Amino acid sequence: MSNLQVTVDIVLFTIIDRKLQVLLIRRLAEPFRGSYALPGGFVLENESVDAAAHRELQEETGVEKVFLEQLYTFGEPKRDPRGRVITVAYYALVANSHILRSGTDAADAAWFSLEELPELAFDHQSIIEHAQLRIRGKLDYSNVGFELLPEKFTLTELQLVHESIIGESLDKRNFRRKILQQEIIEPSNEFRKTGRKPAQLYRFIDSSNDGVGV
Amino acid sequence: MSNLQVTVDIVLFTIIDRKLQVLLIRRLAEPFRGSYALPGGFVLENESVDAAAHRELQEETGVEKVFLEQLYTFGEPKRDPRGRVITVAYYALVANSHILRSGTDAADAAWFSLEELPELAFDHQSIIEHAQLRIRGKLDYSNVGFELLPEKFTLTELQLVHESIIGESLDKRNFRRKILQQEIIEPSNEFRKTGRKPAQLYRFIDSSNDGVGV
DNA sequence: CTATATTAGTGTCAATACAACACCAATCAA
DNA sequence: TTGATTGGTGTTGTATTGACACTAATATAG
Repeated sequence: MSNLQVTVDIVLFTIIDRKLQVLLIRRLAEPFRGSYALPGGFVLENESVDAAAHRELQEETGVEKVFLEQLYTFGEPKRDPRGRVITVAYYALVANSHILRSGTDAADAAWFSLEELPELAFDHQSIIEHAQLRIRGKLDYSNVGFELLPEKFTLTELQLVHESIIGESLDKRNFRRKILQQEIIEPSNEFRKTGRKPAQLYRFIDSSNDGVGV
Repeated sequence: MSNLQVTVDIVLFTIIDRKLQVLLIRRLAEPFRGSYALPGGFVLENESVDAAAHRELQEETGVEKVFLEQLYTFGEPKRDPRGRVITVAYYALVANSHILRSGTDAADAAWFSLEELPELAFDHQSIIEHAQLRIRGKLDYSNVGFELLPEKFTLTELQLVHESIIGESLDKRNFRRKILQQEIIEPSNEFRKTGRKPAQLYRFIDSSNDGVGV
C-alpha cells in the first residue's frame, strides 16, 4: 500500500570490565558504511513486533531467552536516508556469562562502553541514550540489575552493576542493607574464591515480578 | 514495498466529574461497527510519528498544544482484522477547561470514566490499561497531575486529580505538605468562590521539567 | 612463617520523610 | 442565628536514608 517499513533495533547491554557495555555491529554497506549500528532488522509480514525483536537478537547475536523490553518508537521521516523507516527500539540485558557465541553472522560485532561509543549510524546514538535513561530509571523498582548477572553472584558484583548503571559509586553498607531488606535475594551455600577473602554467593528470588512493567 | 501500515492511537484523558475520563469515538464502519475506539489514524508519508499523533488529536478532537507523550507500540499481526497494522499509542492530558469544542468531525465522540468503559474495538482496551498504568507511575515524579488542571487551581482540585489517577483517597494534610514542600506551585492572589469558604488558587511553576522523560 | 596487601563483611547515629490523626475558619442557605 | 459545607492547619511516632571506620579471611612476597 505504501512504501513504509518497520524495523526493530536492539540495545543489548552487558557488564564487561565492570562497565555497562553495548553491542554494536560495524556496517559494511552504505549508508553509514564503516559506522557502527545497533543489531536489528525488518519486522516480517506475519510476525509480531516483539517476535521480530527476539528473532533479530537471536540471529545477529546468538542470544536467546534474555530480558527484552520495548523501549520507544523512533519515527522521524528522515532518520533513514534510504526511505521511510520507522523503528521500534528494544533494550535487552544479558549476563556476562552467556555472551556472544561465535554464531554471530554479523561480521564485526563488538562491545563498547557507554563512554567510548564509536561513530554511530542513523539515530542510534539517541536510541542508546534513551535506553540508558530507561534502565537507570528502572534500577530500583525493578529487577533489571539481576538480569545483568549470572544465576549466582556476590553482593559486590551486584553493587558494581548498580554503580555502572547509575554512573556513581555507592556506600557498601547502605547498599547491602537496602538490597537485603528487600528480601529478593537469598544466600546460596557457595562462596566465590576471589583471590582474597571468599565472598558469599547469592541468588535472585524470582517472584515473577519484574517491576511495574510498560 | 509491503502492505504494512502504521497508525497512531491516542488515549486522551481529562478529569470530569472528579474522575479520570477517556475520549472514545463510536465506530460507524466495520470492523467493530458500533464499538468505541480511540481517536487515531494513519501516519502519513512525510510526517513523523509524533506529528501524526498531534495532527490526529487535532483533527479528531479539536485539541491542540496539550501534553502528549508516546506510550507503547502494539504490533500483534492480528490486531486489526483488515490487515497488518502496527499502532504507536500515545496518551494525552487536557484540562477540563479546553475540552472538545464542537469542531470535532468524528460524529460520536464521548467521554467515559475508566470504570465504565464500553465495548472497545481492536486492542484498545489493552492500550487504555497501559496508559492508565503509565500515568499512575509518573504521578509523583513528574508533572502529569498539573496537565489535567487549568492554569489556576485549588489544592483540593489537585488532590482530586491525584486521587482519581491512583484510585484511592489521600490524607489532606499529608498531601498538601508533600506538594507544598516540592516548591513546584505558588499561590496566586486569587480565590475561588466555591459556595462555601473560598479556596486559594495556586499556579504551577514550570521549570521546564516534566520528570525523567522517555 | 611472617608481614602485607586486598577484598569481604559488619553497626550506629542523626536527619529526613512518611503516616496517622482532629479541630477551627469562612461562607451560604434556611 | 444556626447548621451545613468546604478550606485550611500541626504534632508525634515510626521508618528510611545517608554518613561514616574497623575487623576478618585469604594470597603473595619476603
